Amino acid sequence: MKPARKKSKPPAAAPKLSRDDWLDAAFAAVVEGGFDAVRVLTLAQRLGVTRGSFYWHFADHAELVAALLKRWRERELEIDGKLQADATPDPKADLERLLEAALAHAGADLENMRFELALRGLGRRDAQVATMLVEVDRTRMALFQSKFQRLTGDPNSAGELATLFYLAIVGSHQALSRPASPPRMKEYLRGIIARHL
Amino acid sequence: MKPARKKSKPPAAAPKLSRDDWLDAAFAAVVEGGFDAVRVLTLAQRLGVTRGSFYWHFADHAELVAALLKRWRERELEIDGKLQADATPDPKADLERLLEAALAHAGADLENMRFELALRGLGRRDAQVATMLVEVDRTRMALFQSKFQRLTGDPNSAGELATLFYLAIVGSHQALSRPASPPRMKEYLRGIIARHL
DNA sequence: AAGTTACCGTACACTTGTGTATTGAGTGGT
DNA sequence: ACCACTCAATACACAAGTGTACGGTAACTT
Repeated sequence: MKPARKKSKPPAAAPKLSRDDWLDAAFAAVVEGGFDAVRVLTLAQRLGVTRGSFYWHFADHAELVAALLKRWRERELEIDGKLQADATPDPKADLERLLEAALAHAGADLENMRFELALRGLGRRDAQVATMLVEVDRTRMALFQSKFQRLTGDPNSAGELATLFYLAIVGSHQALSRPASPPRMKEYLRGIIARHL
Repeated sequence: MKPARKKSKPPAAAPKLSRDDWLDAAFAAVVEGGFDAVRVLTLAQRLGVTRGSFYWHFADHAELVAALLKRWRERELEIDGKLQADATPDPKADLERLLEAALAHAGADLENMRFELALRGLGRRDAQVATMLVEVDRTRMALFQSKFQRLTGDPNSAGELATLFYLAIVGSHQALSRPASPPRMKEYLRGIIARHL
């Protein structure tokens, strides 16, 4: 247990950074500048310390990135589990809740979205990251398919619709993330469901 | 193997790089490593010269990137114009031709796809690039909508389907580009059109 | 109180990258 | 032949970033 060791100490004499503080800073750097922006020097400046601190918590730069990826993956699996668990009796409302969650563009979700986009960018240069993303995409699409299947009954059609909708959501993150024009997507998808299903 | 230069009369002793050669090298660097991989030193090594050559053709690194972006935009407008021009009498075949072109994942199209993905990554850090991409996406979606409208008649429904399909294609570039599993997308989209339209 | 540990600063060596200035070698025109 | 022009090599100054060695200090432990 750690008593008042947090940042909330007004005198701010000795913050005493932790490993997670560095990971949070690295996460923020990725969000706003991609993985090429996560540099030990920059993070140290932002945290108000020198790099001497970093090399106590981490062996090197690679270990930081690896830990960041690992933390993201664990959180991702947890979220997927939660989304799979809560199922409302109404299949339609169930699907809409899923789409709602996947389309969230505000607050902390926006950071997660931008992190994931940066991660996909890294996946184009790193084979391990690429396979990790393929895995994540596959489980998510399977989740989408199960929801669609409750609605349509047909597994084939559900699979097609699941990939179509999931990829559209990924694409919306790509194309509509910058200038704050994403909220119509929700109505679009809902309208298509109402009209074509 | 180094003849066939622009003025290839000399007997293959002096390549004499041109501005476009540097742009081609920069393009290749972007394709395989993103915009952060386009460095004067690396390009020079790949071209077999020193940086002294570069600074004759370009004022600085920024001018190279700007020229690369400009060249991409011009080619992009040209392609859009061509796609808008050729319209077959059959609306359905017309739409399928468009999807076919947008989904091309092989050969030079793969390079263009990866370049565009890198460009979207840059757009998250550069406001000018972001607005350029918004513009491109808008015109493409308008093209999609016009094709869908020939099929459905209803402009609203066509708009929804156009955004859905276009974003799905963008998403497919993102999620399915790495491990060579994209060919099913074509059948998916076609099946959905056949089943739901 | 003494010792250990956790955390951070400092200083150094090394690498990679940009930009500039100068020089030099081919090529073509006259 | 001479000169100008084009393209590229060389050398220099500078900045940013990584990693390592070592030293210092506050805090916890015994």
